[in-house]
Amino acid sequence: MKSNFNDKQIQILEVAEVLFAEKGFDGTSIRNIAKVAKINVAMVSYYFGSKERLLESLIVYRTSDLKHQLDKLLQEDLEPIDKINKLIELYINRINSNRGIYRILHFEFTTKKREQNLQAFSELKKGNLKSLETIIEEGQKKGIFRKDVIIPLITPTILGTFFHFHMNKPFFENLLNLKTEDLYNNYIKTNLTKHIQQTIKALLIYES
Amino acid sequence: MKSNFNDKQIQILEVAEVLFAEKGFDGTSIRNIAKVAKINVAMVSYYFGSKERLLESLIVYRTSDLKHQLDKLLQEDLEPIDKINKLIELYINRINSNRGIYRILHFEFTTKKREQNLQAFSELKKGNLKSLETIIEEGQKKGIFRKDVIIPLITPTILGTFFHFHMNKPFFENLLNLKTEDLYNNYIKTNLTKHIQQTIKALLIYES
DNA sequence: AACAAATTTAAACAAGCGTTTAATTTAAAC
DNA sequence: GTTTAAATTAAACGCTTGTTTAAATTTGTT
Repeated sequence: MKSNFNDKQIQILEVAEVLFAEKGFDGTSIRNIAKVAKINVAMVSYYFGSKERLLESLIVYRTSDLKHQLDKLLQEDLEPIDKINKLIELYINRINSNRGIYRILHFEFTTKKREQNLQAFSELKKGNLKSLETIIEEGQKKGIFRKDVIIPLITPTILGTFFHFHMNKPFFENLLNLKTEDLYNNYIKTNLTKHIQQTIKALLIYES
Repeated sequence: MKSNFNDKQIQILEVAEVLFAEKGFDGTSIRNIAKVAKINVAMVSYYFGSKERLLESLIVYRTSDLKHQLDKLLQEDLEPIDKINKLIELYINRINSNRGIYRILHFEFTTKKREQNLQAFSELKKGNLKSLETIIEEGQKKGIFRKDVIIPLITPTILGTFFHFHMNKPFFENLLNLKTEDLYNNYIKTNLTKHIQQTIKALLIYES
């Protein structure tokens, strides 16, 4: 997939991503970005028009191919529960290796200030939900999954668990003795992912 | 419980809570707070010292009695699963009726900027985890709960699900046709709470 | 009523903000 | 090699920021 941004823009976007994620949109100044990216302050306005439009560009830049990955997964020849597990893995993996942008999305697009820019993001979420629905309904038809689950609330459980864990990173680093970044990442890739898969599986299959 | 803040301070704190939650800490100015609270800009410095210390005071003001509520729950004479359900209900209820401060905690205390102020908040979280552990271990001893769950990851699932739902409020309002604030709140109190309880119960009891 | 302390005010402070301007350098086109 | 366009720069713009100051007002105490 070809990007619509040139090298300089990408350079700016990637610095902005790091800083927005670290200190928030309002907590980051254009001069701040310029200094780290080693460019002139005017370049942001020159290339993106404004700070606000820089944020919009950043989101487009980072979220454009998730849908494609999900579609591919849907067409694989797997049992529903394995698809669910793969979907969870895909989500966690993807978000974990793009922590910056997802933290930004999580933060900035839930404040009242930025409700209008929500359109494209909302479409993305609707598409993701549709994919999940397809998988679960398949499992329900096969009689594997129970039918009294509220499907739209499953995404919050998957993503929310990850986010809440990650948002409290210092707390869990301390609690679980994850002293290095590698240990932390590995815990996510193994234990946290497994916990989420275990949770969703139990929810979908357990008969009370 | 007697508060350490006088009327004027409380007036400022409650305005700050609303604005911080709406627009973030960095997105809210002292003049902004002063205008809404109908006080002079200097009063914030006068009563709290600085904007940063205003935030700290706000957290103390709002989180001081959660521990007490949890302790009370622990001592009730209930089956472990009922305690878990009540704990979930307590969490959701409490956070939902103090959305402001929890959104602020969620936002502001996960950025690198404010890692140092984390102490008191971290203690609160550790206490909460301890309470949850006590309940679950009780259920495990009784042979009701399975033993291969990762207890510290259960809180992220409970709170993360709620937060992710709430952070995407506009999306779910639209998706689930929750046109009024009442409908939205009612959905949380019934469906979302039930979903979380169902999820945790399945996780704790289901044998694969 | 008189004094002292606490509260509230308007004004000022320096610093930082996002953005624009106009001049200069670099690159591309012919 | 000259011309035209794009990219980059330093400086300035007007505005907002958090905080301090010093004077004015209110409140409490004797």
